[in-house]
Amino acid sequence: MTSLPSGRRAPRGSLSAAATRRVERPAPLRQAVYDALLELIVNRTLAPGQHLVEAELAEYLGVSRQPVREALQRLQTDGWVDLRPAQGAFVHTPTEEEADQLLAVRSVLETYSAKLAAEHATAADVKLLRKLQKAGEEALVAANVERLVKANADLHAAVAAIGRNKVLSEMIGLVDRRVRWYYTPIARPRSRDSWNEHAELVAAIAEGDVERAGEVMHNHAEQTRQTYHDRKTSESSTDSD
Amino acid sequence: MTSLPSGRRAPRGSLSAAATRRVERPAPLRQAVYDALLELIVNRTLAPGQHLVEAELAEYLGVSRQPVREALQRLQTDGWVDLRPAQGAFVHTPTEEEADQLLAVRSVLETYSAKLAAEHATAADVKLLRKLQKAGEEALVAANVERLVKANADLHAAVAAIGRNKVLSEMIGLVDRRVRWYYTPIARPRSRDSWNEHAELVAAIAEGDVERAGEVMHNHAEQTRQTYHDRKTSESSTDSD
DNA sequence: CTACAGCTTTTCGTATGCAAAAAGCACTTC
DNA sequence: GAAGTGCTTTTTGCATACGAAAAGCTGTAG
Repeated sequence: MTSLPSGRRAPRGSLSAAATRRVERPAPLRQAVYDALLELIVNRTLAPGQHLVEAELAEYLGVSRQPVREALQRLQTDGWVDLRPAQGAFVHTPTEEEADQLLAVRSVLETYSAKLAAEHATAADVKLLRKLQKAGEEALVAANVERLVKANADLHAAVAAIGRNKVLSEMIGLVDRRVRWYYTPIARPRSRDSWNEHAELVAAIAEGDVERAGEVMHNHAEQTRQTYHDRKTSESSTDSD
Repeated sequence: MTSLPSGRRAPRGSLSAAATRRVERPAPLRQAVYDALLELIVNRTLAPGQHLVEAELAEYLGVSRQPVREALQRLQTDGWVDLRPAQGAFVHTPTEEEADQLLAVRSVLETYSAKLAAEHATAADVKLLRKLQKAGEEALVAANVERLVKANADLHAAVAAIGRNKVLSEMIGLVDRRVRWYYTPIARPRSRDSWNEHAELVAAIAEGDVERAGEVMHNHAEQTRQTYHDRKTSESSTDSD
């Protein structure tokens, strides 16, 4: 019994539905390329404005131009690169204006997401949120920026998932990743306040208080937005590593 | 290769007309393919669930498989087709649940869009809105469904543009097109009410009444959503052409 | 010394070719 | 007669090849 934990056992009888998902994937190469390039962009290896030559990327990643092309086009539709008509791909350069617009849209979407979460949250959902909240506060204590960023993303994603609106979740995912790209460099100073607000949000969702959850999330997002603007004025003064 | 007009016209005559700002488009073929396929999907030539074979589409459109591939992938990211790993592209089948989720998201985005519009609208903007409103009501009188749908799209797009948030406009564009795809068959019966609400919206924006504009747009979107649900219950009873 | 013109080089856009995986079908077997 | 198995066909996924357009450079003329 223990010798076949998840193997394919179908002598006769019922085949579990989970088995269909356990089948190995053929590993879509363009997806791997997409992930690789996105990682390179997010961690600034590929600088904004940089010209991305298909052949170079292909050689660097050890694949042909085709998967690279397809990945670049998807990166364009997701707003990570600009694909100029007959000139190639350039890493998107985020402007202050665009960042603010993204933060504004994120605020609206997240607020609605929080309301939905408060409306639909089950006991299990709340338990998950508390767990994520705890993970975030631990990362806060440990002053681990990477874990902090991930915990933040996980919590927001969980809230979106609880709302039971897949379209909304997908959109929030896209917007959040870009926002985080702009915002990561300054995420640290606001961490403490941010996680206090998260706690308040979780509490509101747990109580099923729709209006309060929306309000808390709105304030949370607007605070983030405000912090981003403040950075602009103080970016020349504060310079700690 | 069939006799398909490839759209490349001979450069002749004066250079003053088109040379104003954009010389001429280098004709990105994948974009043309994208538009063509999207049109075929929207007008139901390609039915939901249908398997799209790259080679067939390529021959039908008179191009190779490459641009078709790229167009299909972009269609996937925009939610029009489902691209199964090693199986090909299938026209996306909209479920009731997904349609409702899209309508919900649209409601949120459009409401915010209306608020922004009321905040930023200039005299020229209001003039444009009134012009679009008039075009819509004329189409309403003429009972021209096609013009009506276009007028509706134009008005909403104009409101979004006035808000001066490009990220938001782009998102609304995506969502609206898909919503319209689901909603078009039942757009007619609600037209009159819809345009009355539009008039109210334009008035609120003209006055710069942010809260009222948001409220009107919210009600407008929710009415649409409600109508969509009502259709489900009455789709078997009412059947007038 | 500067500006324009023509050429060269680079890079994208498209087409074609080939291998692998999945689906469909027919055959065999119980 | 039904189910399982192996093969064939179809279709995707990736790689490569070729043509075209744009950018950069060099040389020349003013």
